[in-house]
Amino acid sequence: MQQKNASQRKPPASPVPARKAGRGAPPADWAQAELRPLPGLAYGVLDELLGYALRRAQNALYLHFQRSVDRADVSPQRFAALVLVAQNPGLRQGLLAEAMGLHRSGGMRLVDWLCEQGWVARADDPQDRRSWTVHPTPEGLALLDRVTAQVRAHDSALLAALGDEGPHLRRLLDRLAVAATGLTPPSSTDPVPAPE
Amino acid sequence: MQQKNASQRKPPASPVPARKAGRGAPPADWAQAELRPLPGLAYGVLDELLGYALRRAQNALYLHFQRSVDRADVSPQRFAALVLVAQNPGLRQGLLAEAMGLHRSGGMRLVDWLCEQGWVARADDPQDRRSWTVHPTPEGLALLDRVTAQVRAHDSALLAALGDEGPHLRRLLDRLAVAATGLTPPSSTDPVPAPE
DNA sequence: TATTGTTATACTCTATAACTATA
DNA sequence: TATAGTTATAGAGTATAACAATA
Repeated sequence: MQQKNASQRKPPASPVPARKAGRGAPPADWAQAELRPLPGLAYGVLDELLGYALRRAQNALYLHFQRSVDRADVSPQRFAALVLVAQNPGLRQGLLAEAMGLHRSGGMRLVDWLCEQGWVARADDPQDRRSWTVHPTPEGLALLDRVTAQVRAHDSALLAALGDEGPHLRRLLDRLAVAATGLTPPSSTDPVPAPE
Repeated sequence: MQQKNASQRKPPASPVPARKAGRGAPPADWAQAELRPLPGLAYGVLDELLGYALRRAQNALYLHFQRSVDRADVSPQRFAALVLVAQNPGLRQGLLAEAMGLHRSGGMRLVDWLCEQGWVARADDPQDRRSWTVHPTPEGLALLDRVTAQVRAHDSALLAALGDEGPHLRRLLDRLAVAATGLTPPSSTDPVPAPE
């Protein structure tokens, strides 16, 4: 069995300069995870599946979001968290995590990060001394205003590209989410092994 | 500034049993990253954004996919890779990576994993001795048949839940992906700092 | 006893950089 | 010099497990 270059390799002598992975200037090597259908390839079932179309769309939308927001470290998730805090000042940290589909520990890191940015602050929960409540700061609200404008522009540009069918799309997506959440997994060809 | 439990903590004496994070049985602590809208919360802009609806739908679909396929380690991505190899036997490893929006190195790990499962095999590229070509094995094709049936069932159950508007959705998603990929980032309220 | 937040840890995914062989 | 694959490593994201304080 022939192996390409696994003949002999040297350990990387120097312990690697540890370049910051920041978004300063793309190293020209790698062109942004595009996931667009390649012309010469056959995609088989993938072209029929709702799930794959959804994945493509989400990928493209994510990249577009990144390009639209001028703070590279504000991901869609962080943006959503900030919106939720601003809209529901004083919500418990755990509730925020739940709303975002995160484990408690992940929610904590998220709130930690927002606190470090100075965009939210924790305060005691008068009703439960175990809990924190989370509040937006003026800086956080200011930033949210700015980013929201950028996100809105991003979103409505896409909506415009869809013409008059655009509004349908959001409702269809909502219905799809409800269906996928509520539906029992379809018993496909072979029945599940056993209740175990 | 009061801090909840950060008074004094003990280092975890025992170096943690290192339990395998496998999917054997859910520990009953954590209920599957649901991301469904919570009743008491205000979602603000999020409810208007196409991007957030897309995220919700994708999250729900991902969970539904997991429940529908009886091999827990076959993710949507791995499934897609297997389809591409089966549909395009002999494609270069790097082309596969590109099609999946991955860096070369990531593509290699993906192919490594598929090889370990015995589902694909690498062979020399007669036209370029630097390259591998990737081919499906009989076992891979058999597995793909089975999983494809499950995925199709999963997908068409969702499609059915959307009624006659279902077919529209896939086309809208495709158009959305094209729009998001091709569109220049909208110049929002404040002009970008500078060409730098 | 159950729950909230916390912490340390580990796992997954994927990018980066350096390297080899080949073009 | 540029490209394909490989490797080691680093980083982001998030889950697990154990713990303290509180309910």
